[in-house]
Amino acid sequence: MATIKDVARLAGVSTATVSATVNDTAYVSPALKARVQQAVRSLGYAPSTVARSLKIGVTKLIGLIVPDITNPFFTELVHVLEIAAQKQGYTLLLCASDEDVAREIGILRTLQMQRVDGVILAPSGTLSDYRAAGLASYAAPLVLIDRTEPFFDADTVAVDNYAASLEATSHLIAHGHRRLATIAGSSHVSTGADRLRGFKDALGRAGLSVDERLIRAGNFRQSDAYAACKDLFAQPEPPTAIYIANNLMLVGAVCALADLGLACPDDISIVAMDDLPWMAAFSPKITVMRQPIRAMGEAVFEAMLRRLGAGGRKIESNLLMFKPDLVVRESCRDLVA
Amino acid sequence: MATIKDVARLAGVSTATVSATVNDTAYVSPALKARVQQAVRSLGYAPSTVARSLKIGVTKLIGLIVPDITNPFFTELVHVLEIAAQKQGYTLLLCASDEDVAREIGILRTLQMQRVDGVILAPSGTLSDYRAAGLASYAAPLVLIDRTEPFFDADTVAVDNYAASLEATSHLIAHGHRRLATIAGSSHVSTGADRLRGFKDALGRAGLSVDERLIRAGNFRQSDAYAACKDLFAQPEPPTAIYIANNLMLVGAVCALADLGLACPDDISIVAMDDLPWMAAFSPKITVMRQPIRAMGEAVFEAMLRRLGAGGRKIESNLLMFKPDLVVRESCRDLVA
DNA sequence: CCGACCCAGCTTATCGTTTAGCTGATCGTG
DNA sequence: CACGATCAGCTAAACGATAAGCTGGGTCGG
Repeated sequence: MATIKDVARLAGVSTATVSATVNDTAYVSPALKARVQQAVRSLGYAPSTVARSLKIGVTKLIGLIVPDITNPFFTELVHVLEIAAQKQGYTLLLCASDEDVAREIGILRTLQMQRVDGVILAPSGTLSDYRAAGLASYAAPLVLIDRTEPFFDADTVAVDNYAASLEATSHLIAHGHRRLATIAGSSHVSTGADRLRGFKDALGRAGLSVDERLIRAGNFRQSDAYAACKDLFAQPEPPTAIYIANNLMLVGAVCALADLGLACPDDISIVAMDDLPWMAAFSPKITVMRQPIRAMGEAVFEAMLRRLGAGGRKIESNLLMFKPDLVVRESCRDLVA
Repeated sequence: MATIKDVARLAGVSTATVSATVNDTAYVSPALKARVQQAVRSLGYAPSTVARSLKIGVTKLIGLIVPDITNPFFTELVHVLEIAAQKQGYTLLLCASDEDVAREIGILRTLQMQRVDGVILAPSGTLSDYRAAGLASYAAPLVLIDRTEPFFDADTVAVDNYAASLEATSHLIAHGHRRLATIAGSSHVSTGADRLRGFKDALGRAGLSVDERLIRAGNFRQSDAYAACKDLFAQPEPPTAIYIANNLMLVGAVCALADLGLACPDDISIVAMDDLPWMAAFSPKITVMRQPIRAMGEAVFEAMLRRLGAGGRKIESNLLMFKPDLVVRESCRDLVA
């Protein structure tokens, strides 16, 4: 691999001149500039960002930690973040935590060693986990997504899960349903807990009592939701409507209903969290709460840029809450009592 | 940020000793080792991989370029690659080319500057594109995925698209269908071209003529497939079966059929390329050709490790072809003439 | 006509590691 | 007891870039 010295030698100039022409950081006479560019081309020289980073202390790398890229919500988020990063000249280091705090902390350490300029994290642990790992002195700007976990010093971009669940559940109630079930997410992350709370409060507001037998843990997983859904209909008084707390669990539930021979919306009405292209290809098309993922991703990156620009100066920690929209399709029917 | 010097000073040893204990690369007496570790802990020292990489010429970074992470096929692939990389101590630099050769070449340049140890690429260009960009001297080990584009010196891992399409189409023919349509991918990438060729040859083998009006370009995109599908049924003699060349286009086609009021499999039989969790949640469940993505991802990483281990020595270029499986579900019906 | 200033381009210290080579001290042995 | 071998730990030279500061010839004002 050619170095700046090789280029300098070939062009008959000093390395400083090469650096200046390559980075356009100081005036270089047209003649020299041309010679340098010629040398660069003929050697196929590509400056080493690792040497550059060492010297100037900036890597143009941003670490991104998500629990699971396979979850379409995160896929979409990664997608918009990648675009934003590329536009700003940053490259993403993609890491999957697999919902495992220990692994996540290991990744955080690695990213610290890589000297990434910033970290975007969907936390799968609680504050105490991170504190125990001695990550308090972690210097890189941090932006949290999806889950609102009070962190040392970071912005957070999330969706108002409580309000979303409230609205989704109320929609079912407005259709006349009284026996409502939910397939809930993991209760130890904020998204799961908030969505369940919204469901319960919607029931409460409508003067309905919450029946614990109609609340099933799906842990945000397709397989768990499949089992949970079958379970729900094995009881003497099955629900007439279900609120499903994410897209993966929707797939599980729909499979279960098909295997049970139950038709939606005739036998059961459904509202789910998250919208995705293929939700409109289900029959019936599923009514959902759509998260504004693109806007959220852009907000995340803006927050990151703001922190990056602050250059180490203390900055207030913002919490940006986005409101999901109800997208009415065909999966809810009016229940005439 | 604490450096190795700070640690050395605090522990009262030389930097060489710190390096030796941190990397376990030479004997250090227990007493010193303990002192060093104590100093590391109290300073929250994290070695800088950028300095390390500069010195030893290895970054433990692997560049991954895919056209679009949002395409579930690539999502899944990224997922298994990320796991493999993490297990081997590598970190992935994720980049999206958006099917744009110019952008892809820019990314390749960036990765070269980052001095990644290797590159995994789903090429969206042809050999001449890369040659024109002067990437011939690109030194990092290269493994190509999905598309078989003759490249300078690289392994390729792909699925046998021709055989897959042959089998999928033959399956429809075996069900008695004679008017077969296809919604094809982009013909300028090998996957698109090979899949179309397989479709046509299956027709030929069965003694059926190919009707160009039943061949529609979907360009691997949902929206294009939606339009293509509607188009197909606007003709006087619509097909009785469709072979759809990827998952995104399947979603588009299914939406179009629903909007047209056509039922599958009663009005139209379908076989699609790619299997995904939610394909079993469609009604009817879709019959597909399943690509062994996990196995392919693992093969990619193995090939990469082999090249990484070769350390610059020339190595033969392998082409690893995987055979997809037909997964029969409910989207094809027997046509009684 | 001379000193101050300017400016292109060079020299060199520096970033935070690794590692080859060196230095004494310790040890075993003839 | 002396000599070489062994070995823990140190010194210092890279790695490839950047940028502060220097040099020396040219310009300009007084």
